[in-house]
Amino acid sequence: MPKISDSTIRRLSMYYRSLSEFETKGYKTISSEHLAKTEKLTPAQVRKDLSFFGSFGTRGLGYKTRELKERIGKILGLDHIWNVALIGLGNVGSALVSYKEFQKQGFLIKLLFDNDQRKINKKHKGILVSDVKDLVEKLKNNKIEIVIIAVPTQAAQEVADLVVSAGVKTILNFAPTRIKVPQDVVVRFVNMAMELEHLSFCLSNQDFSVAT
Amino acid sequence: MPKISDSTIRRLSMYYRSLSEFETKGYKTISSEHLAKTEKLTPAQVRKDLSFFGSFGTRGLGYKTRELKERIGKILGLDHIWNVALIGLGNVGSALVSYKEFQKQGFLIKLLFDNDQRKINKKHKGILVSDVKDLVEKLKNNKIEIVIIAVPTQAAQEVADLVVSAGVKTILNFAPTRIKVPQDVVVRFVNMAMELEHLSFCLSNQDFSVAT
DNA sequence: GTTTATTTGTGAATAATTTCACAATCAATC
DNA sequence: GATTGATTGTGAAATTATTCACAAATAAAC
Ligand SMILES: NC(=O)c1ccc[n+]([C@@H]2O[C@H](COP(=O)([O-])OP(=O)(O)OC[C@H]3O[C@@H](n4cnc5c(N)ncnc54)[C@H](O)[C@@H]3O)[C@@H](O)[C@H]2O)c1
Ligand SMILES: NC(=O)c1ccc[n+]([C@@H]2O[C@H](COP(=O)([O-])OP(=O)(O)OC[C@H]3O[C@@H](n4cnc5c(N)ncnc54)[C@H](O)[C@@H]3O)[C@@H](O)[C@H]2O)c1
Repeated sequence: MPKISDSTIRRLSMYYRSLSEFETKGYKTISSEHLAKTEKLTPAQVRKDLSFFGSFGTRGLGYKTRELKERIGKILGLDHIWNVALIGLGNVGSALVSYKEFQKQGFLIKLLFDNDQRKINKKHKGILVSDVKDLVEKLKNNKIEIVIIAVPTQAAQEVADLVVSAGVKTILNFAPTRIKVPQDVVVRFVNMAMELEHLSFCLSNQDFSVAT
Repeated sequence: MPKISDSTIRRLSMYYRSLSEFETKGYKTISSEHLAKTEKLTPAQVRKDLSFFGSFGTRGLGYKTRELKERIGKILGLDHIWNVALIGLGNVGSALVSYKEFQKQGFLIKLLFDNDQRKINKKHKGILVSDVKDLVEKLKNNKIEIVIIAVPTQAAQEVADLVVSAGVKTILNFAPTRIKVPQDVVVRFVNMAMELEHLSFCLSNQDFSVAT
């Protein structure tokens, strides 16, 4: 079985987003060249990425926009509803709960957890906030598949341990620390400081030609 | 002049964060092996990354924790204060302004902009919110070097165009769209949907062995 | 229905990145 | 101050990712 690289998965997300835009704009078909240009890639890259999963195009014509979008959506698992829980209803957590787009994409935030008594048992955007001490039980009972961790850095590892013990296999971590998990658990992280540091690197090292 | 890859810059950020932790824990020195293990890399990778910028270690001993941290900090431009402006004081924008860590790292949010009259001319966390129509002028006058865009997707490009016209060379974009900028402007983006999609890909394609 | 113009899908070639492997170097020990 | 043990720094090798280049396939034109 082929190994799909991180970069390819990342690009599939980009194609998906571009295709959504093209669909909205009324493009019925799109070529690898056109798709490549909007994402600053080469047409060969686009075709190679897609070729790992099958052949979706028509020679001489390109790809049918809607169809390719749906195919990629399927590859990315966006043809599902995923049950998501969010832990840590602070600044970041609240922003995420308010964000409607995730739900539209099939990421359904079903459970919220915090350890602050002032937040527990109150509703937040229509969802009851649970005590983090009931975490494992509720993750299991609600068949949660993805957990978003948005607690302070020091609490991230202990929370992650609970999440893992509940059998959850995928975690999105906003705390700027690498959490340790077993091999079969996938952790992705969003690290905004890292992106800012990338920018300050570029500002500080204009003599190095930085790849973009 | 050597070209430094995105991956190397990303890892430098990771090393920096690890080194800060090791410093706090009281480690005076650290080997490439130890540093590699905490970030799930190889020692050779760590040494190669550093070698682009000089030789900072002592053979037989390793690296002095504090010294290496400061060296990497310097490479990343964290020995500066950077003047930052944030546009779009919604859910994401507010979370970012509240976050003290950025300032500690030298990213100083000096200006806030919005186009909502209810937010303009009010203070938010001690910073006056300006009207986005004064954007270009104020970015110039305050020598802003980094702009964070946290406006709705449809507004991202027009805002970016203003930012570019003010001469700002680095942008951190939270809107899930690729904004077009001249060659000499660096845009990094934080795309949370992309990370969620990566997770749902992993859940949907456990037959592909995904690189982590 | 034949020709022409496109554009895909993919093996081969190239480029980039990572890992290997080891000489060079230094700290610590005796 | 020689010896031992550890760890760096770095060319070379191996691996991985990207791009090239072209046959195959199809739509559109005539
Ligand atoms: N705010 C930002 O812009 C920003 C930027 C980058 C990274 N981050 C990171 O994101 C994470 C969240 O940041 P934030 O600004 O929302 O913090 P916050 O303090 O506003 O919110 C954290 C929330 O987690 C809850 N919490 C604390 N310990 C808990 C536990 N053990 N179990 C359950 N809930 C717990 C708190 O009650 C609070 O509601 C942090 O790790 C932070 O470093 C935030
Ligand atoms: N909230 C999230 O969790 C989340 C997650 C992923 C991505 N995003 C993206 O981040 C961006 C911000 O999201 P949000 O949830 O904070 O949105 P929001 O609607 O809460 O905030 C947007 C802010 O931008 C202001 N604004 C609108 N047009 C403007 C303009 N032309 N100039 C200046 N200000 C303007 C609005 O007044 C508002 O204050 C969006 O692009 C969104 O897609 C948000």
